[in-house]
Amino acid sequence: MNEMLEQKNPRSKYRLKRQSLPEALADSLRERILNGEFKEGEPLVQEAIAAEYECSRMPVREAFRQLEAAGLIVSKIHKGAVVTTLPSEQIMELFELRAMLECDILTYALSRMTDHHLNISEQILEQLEDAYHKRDIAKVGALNWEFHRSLYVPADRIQTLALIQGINVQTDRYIRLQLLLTSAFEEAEQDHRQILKLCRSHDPSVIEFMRGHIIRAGHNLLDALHARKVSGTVA
Amino acid sequence: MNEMLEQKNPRSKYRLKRQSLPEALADSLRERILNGEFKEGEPLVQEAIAAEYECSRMPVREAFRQLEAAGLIVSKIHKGAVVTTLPSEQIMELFELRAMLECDILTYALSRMTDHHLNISEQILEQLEDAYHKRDIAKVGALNWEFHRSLYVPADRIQTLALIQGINVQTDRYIRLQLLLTSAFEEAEQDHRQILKLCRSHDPSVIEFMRGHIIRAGHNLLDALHARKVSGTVA
DNA sequence: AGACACCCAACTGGATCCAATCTACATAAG
DNA sequence: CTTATGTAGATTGGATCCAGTTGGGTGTCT
Repeated sequence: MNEMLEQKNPRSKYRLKRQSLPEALADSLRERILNGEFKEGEPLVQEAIAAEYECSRMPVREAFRQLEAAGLIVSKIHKGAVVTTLPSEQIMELFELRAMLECDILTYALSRMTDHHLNISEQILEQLEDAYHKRDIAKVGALNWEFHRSLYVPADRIQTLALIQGINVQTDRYIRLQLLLTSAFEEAEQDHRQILKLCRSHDPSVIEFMRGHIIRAGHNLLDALHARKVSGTVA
Repeated sequence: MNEMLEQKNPRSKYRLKRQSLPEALADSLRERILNGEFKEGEPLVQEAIAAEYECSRMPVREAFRQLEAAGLIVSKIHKGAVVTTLPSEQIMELFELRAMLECDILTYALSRMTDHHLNISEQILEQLEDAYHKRDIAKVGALNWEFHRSLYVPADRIQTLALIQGINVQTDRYIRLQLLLTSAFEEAEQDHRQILKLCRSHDPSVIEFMRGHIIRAGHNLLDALHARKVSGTVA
């Protein structure tokens, strides 16, 4: 559920990250799946991964358990692990869940946002725009979530945030895919600026704007996926 | 995220459950944590668990990863795993999340419920009442979730259901604890009958009733926990 | 007596080894 | 020619073994 919360408490500076090999592996593999290096349905072979990272199969196996719990892979006994494939209805369902949960947490956050919070968000947004113009897909995916997250932190709703993060990991895969396929993210960029502006004035209308932002992103994505499917069966 | 969805598709009869040792271990350990056999903050020693189940430490370690992902334990490197402790605000947050998500999915489910679905729910409810009168805490916990789940299945919202299940696993711990401490579950029993009745007539007012049911459960639980704390520091 | 260094027991992390199972290909029978 | 069967290689599941870390206890020095 709420794994991958490294850096959960940046309250204390000077915090070293001491993670075990399985955790580090899970992080790396998750990133690679999100980036599309491992495609939907592709099998993940323990030995191959172990060889790549120059370790034994055991930490790989533990990492697989984490990824499976995060919903990124499914593994069948004695048959190995494959990258999860989601039907489009379930992808849309994920976006609808995000819309509901993120609007809820944003409601809590809105009244508690300080200038400090907002400045951090603005900073992330600038990095996001920069990454987008440089077409650095992986960075855009990561920073997109970072921006959303930064808006929700003031709510101080730890469980909700963990849940949302889990869903975002899954949608990230498709968002990054969409970035490769379309230019619909232009629209999202403008949305982000508008969201930040509304947050600055603590305008409650940002809630519904956020809902539209997420739902539209879902629809755009499904359109792109559908277009790819009919335009040719090429992978 | 959406782990533990065994039996997801009973479409084909004669389906044997073939789970690996780590999965079986995770199921068993989860149940023991939920039942309070392992208390909050209690350390789980790999070797001890392995000895209990007469297996090596390796499957135990993989099971731990699953439980950690489900939020039931936290493990620090070289220091082992302990059962998660949640502050009361986060417990309430979990109930609020349940209220939001379960009301949402119930909205989808309500119009799609057939007599068949409702009869199954009624059957489960009877078993639940039976277990409650026999004071079989573990069974009450499990069947309580089964009843809720049975109401949501018609919605055909797989991701939402998986998310809700994950949260319910966590709240189950405290619900079972509450069953030991108070008799507030009487109230919940009547709620369940009322919910089923409203579902039978496809009355949309069941949505808000469900919200109240869950939120009240959360408040009752927190009261019970608080009462225990002030009445004495006894474990 | 208190503080510091060192050592040892307990435990976790990771590697290697062996067993169980699946897949694919080859072979044989209908 | 198609279908069933058997066998070999590949791959996963689980056990055992070794190394590294942690925390507590003891002994010594101040």
